Amino acid sequence: MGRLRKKHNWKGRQQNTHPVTAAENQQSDVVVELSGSAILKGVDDSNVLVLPASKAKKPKVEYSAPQKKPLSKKQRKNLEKVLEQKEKKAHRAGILNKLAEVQLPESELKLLYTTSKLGTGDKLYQAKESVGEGQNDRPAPLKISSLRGVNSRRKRRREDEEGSESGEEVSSEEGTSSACDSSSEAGEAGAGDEVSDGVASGEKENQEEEGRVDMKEGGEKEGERATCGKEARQPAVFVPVDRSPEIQEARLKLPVLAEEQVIMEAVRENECVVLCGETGSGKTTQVPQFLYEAGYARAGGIIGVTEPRRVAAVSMSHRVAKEMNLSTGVVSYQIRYEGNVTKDTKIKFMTDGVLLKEIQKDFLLQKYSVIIIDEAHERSVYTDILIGLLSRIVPLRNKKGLPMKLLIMSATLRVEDFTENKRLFRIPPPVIKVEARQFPVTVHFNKRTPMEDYTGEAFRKTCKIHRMLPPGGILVFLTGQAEVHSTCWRLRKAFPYRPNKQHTDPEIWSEDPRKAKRKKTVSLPRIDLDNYSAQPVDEGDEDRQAGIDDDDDGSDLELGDHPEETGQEKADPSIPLYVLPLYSLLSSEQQAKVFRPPPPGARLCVVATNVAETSLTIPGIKYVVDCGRVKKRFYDKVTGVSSFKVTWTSQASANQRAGRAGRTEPGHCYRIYSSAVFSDFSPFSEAEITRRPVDDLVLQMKDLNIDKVVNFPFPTTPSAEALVSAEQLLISLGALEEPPRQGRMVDMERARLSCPITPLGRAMAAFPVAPRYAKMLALGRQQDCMPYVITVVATMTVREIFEELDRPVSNEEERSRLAERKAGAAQRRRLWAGQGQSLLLGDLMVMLGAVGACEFAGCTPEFCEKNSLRYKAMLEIRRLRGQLTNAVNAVCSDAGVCVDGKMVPPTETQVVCLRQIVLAGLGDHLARRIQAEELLDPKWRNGYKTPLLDEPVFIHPSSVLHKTLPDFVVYQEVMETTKMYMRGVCAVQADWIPKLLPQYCHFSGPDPSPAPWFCPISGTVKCHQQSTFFRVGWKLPSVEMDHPEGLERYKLFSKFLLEGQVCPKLQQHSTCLLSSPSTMLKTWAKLQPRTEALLGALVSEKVDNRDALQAAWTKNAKFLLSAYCQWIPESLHQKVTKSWPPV
DNA sequence: GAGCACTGC
Repeated sequence: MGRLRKKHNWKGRQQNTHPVTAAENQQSDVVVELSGSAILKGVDDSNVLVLPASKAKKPKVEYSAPQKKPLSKKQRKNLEKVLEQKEKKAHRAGILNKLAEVQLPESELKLLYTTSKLGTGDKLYQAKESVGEGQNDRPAPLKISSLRGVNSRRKRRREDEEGSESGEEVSSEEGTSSACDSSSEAGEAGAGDEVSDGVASGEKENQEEEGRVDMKEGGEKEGERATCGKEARQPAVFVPVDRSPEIQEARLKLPVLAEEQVIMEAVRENECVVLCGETGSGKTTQVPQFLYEAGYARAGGIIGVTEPRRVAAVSMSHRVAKEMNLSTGVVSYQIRYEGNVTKDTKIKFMTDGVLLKEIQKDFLLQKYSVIIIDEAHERSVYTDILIGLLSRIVPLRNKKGLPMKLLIMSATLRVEDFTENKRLFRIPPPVIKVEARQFPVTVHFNKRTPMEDYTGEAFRKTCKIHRMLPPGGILVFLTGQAEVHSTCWRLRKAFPYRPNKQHTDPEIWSEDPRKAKRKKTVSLPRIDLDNYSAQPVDEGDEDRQAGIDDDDDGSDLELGDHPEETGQEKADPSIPLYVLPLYSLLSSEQQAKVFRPPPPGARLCVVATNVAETSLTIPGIKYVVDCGRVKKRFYDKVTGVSSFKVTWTSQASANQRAGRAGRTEPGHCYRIYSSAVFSDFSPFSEAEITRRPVDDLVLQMKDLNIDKVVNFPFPTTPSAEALVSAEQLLISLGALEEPPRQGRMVDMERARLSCPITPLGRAMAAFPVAPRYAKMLALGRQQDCMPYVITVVATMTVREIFEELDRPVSNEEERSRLAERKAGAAQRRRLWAGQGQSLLLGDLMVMLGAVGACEFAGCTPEFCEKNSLRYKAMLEIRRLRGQLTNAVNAVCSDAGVCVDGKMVPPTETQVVCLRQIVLAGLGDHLARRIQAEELLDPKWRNGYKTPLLDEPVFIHPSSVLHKTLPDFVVYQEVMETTKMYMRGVCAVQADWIPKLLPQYCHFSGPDPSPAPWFCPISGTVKCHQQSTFFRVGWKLPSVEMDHPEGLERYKLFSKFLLEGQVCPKLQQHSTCLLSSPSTMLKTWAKLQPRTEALLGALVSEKVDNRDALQAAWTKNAKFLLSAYCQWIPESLHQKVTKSWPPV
């Protein structure tokens, strides 16, 4: 122990100054220098009293000005002047406050507030005063109105002085000055057009000297300000908020509060501001409040905040409402399926997708005065698109005299994609940095990096932590469900409460708490690892010596699958460990366990995937074990094949994981890889938009009339291939207009990437699902199929509706239980799939059956459990069905669909119809069974060929069609594991393909036999035609279809006309025709003038079907009469003329 | 004959 202790000491000295949070906080120097009193640094959460000073002393130059030098003489002078003024102001505020005491009694003041709808209560301004003292640039409490003018006047003077020095100041008045911009320019042009214009012009200007453009514009702005600055300058506003003293106190500890002044000034002076602050800075909860207090929600405008996750939107809205002492009708949220927004809502938290949908309805987002994009560093696709759109919307709004602000909030300092992207913001937005309040986390690296058995190493590290280190929860980061479960199992085995039984329920754990507690105090050393203050920087490779890593680096332990063989893992019930798995697909019930305190005496150990990195925060974690890897989905851009691979994580992500150890107290992070490996990690993870297909995004943008998606100001542009294939797919689905097939190559190329949206595309864009599924919804009305199509689409959209039953098991009992469940699940799938047509709908029928059965049983957790369905997935499907039903009814008002809880199974006809609709949506996902003669390799047995892949794909063994092996199938996706497997398979008939997917087929021309014929029902010329499927040239059966357009069709039509098939009234003359009608088709037909006369008349009016003929006669009753007369004897002319047209 | 991280409309 002594040795250990010494080593802890060593480590303490060596390591502790390397809290992860400090790694990127280089700006702390700046803070010191500006604050003028070095003592302030490091006095973080306990120095409430000094906060105002540091706040006031941070001038705007702190923005991402390219270089940061010590203050110049002039600047210092300015600073001193400002400080002096502030001091005076504070003094004056004090006096005024005293004056205030002799003003109206508070009870009366209260009344005044309420009448002016400005807030409530006395507590409020007392509280405000205590904060307000330092915030002297902000107007003092309401009652003293004289200060306002003073403030803004002084402020303006100062700005004018500074303006000449700082380049960024030049544009600073944009936001306010634009208010006096007359809206003369605000034409009626569609908003979307303006965007594409903006995009185009932005691009053009990019090629010019940018600096000059900016300067010039700045100059103009300056001029504008001179002329209309007076109106633009609104008096500063303060909307009071009545916070409870506890809230007020807690708030004061948040670092972001010290920056309120800086932030609000920046917001006032800029259209767009970037705010960087790590977790714990309080920006998400406080910044909306700053804006509210500054009056941004006064004039009916809403402060909108977007979050990348639903839980965050909901919980943040509740928290902010509570902090502000306002109802949820004022501080509200909106997520996909629900919300509590009212007409009184002032602050609205929502998921990013919700705002994107709102832009579709109102491009200018007129009800918002500010949009805050939170967690922009996560770079979710919607966040990226929103930033791109808002970079155009905000200037547009200001131009139209409807001022709007954009705040981008990010946890990391990687914001160059936003600030340095000239296409996005021509004038780089200012960047404000906020310190985070995090406890220090000491990072320990392994000396060696296990390449194979990292789960084993994670396990061993966890064991050591548990054996040797003081109390505190352990969080282990692994990559997937299977790893999580097997590691849980090994840990439980190593530290069981009862050696014979594995339990996870705290109730069982707490059976004998006294015993456990006693054991704990005995077995855990009383060393406080955080008790060292001198902490040199990274010496990662050596820290294995510093304590728990002392015995080895894990390389010589072959743990394999039999952990019980190694002495180290001998079950040790004396120190109980409360082990819990955590991953996204886990039931809510199981997930909730990690938030409850562990049973008394036991240490909490959560083995988690990436959910614990951002989505869920587990309380009480002191130790993090990081395997350094993530499982990521990969898409092949060309073939569309998905696969999951485990890769190294990024530095930012590893730091985020480490940060999870420092939420409640100082913590430790054990990285089971070397610091050298860490330094090889990429600094940040790639933006999601570069890693996935973008067809849905492209459709959304086209719906906003952004035709040239390549020119869209993406923070990070998706690859050209991804954009091309998205456009291609959308054209095939009929959502975009087909580009011209002739013309100059350059023009064609250009047109290919800027196809406008079709009416069908608009309808599809209204459905909040992937375009392929949206197409199915658009077709779903036939045969009363809509409720089924909606359900099928909903199930395909919700991931993983079946429970994963292949997890590792801990004992024989569990193994047999799981095997039983698996068998039961397989049986139910077959049952749900049914027979005949129903079975051919395949996996989609299974999903439909599962949802139907579940809903029929009332969608209870018990039913799901019994049938191995994921309850969460079933709830999501239910809600999605509701949403899609509403969307369908909205698009098509006479559809009249409703959600039927007790949905009866579809009829045979309906199933056929469903399969055809699915084929129409998944046309590019068609596969054909490999024929016997093509079977070159035995490995290809039972394989399928697809147009885009050279290799065969297979029907997954879990599919109900695994043994059926239909000739043609469509699939939801191809996933590569041990083989290329199709998921979500549905059988289709070969003869449907040319009919439903003509865009993918090459037609050979009408078959000679049977000869083309006239269809009396449709009134058109029909024929049989053969075709082949694109790229692969699969021969498709000859099918009946409309005769292809062209001269031949006119000839055939005239033949049928002469025969009396088109107009039965002409039949009576068919026996006395001067030539046979079939003359029309002869190669020598031209020798007879009457053929030419007839054909010429038809062609001139484009008449090759009955409807067109009717239309021509409506226009001109004598149409075709003379041409027809050439075919009959003169004796009949009069009679025919009399009864013309023969309808 | 089997292996899916995480999100949002």
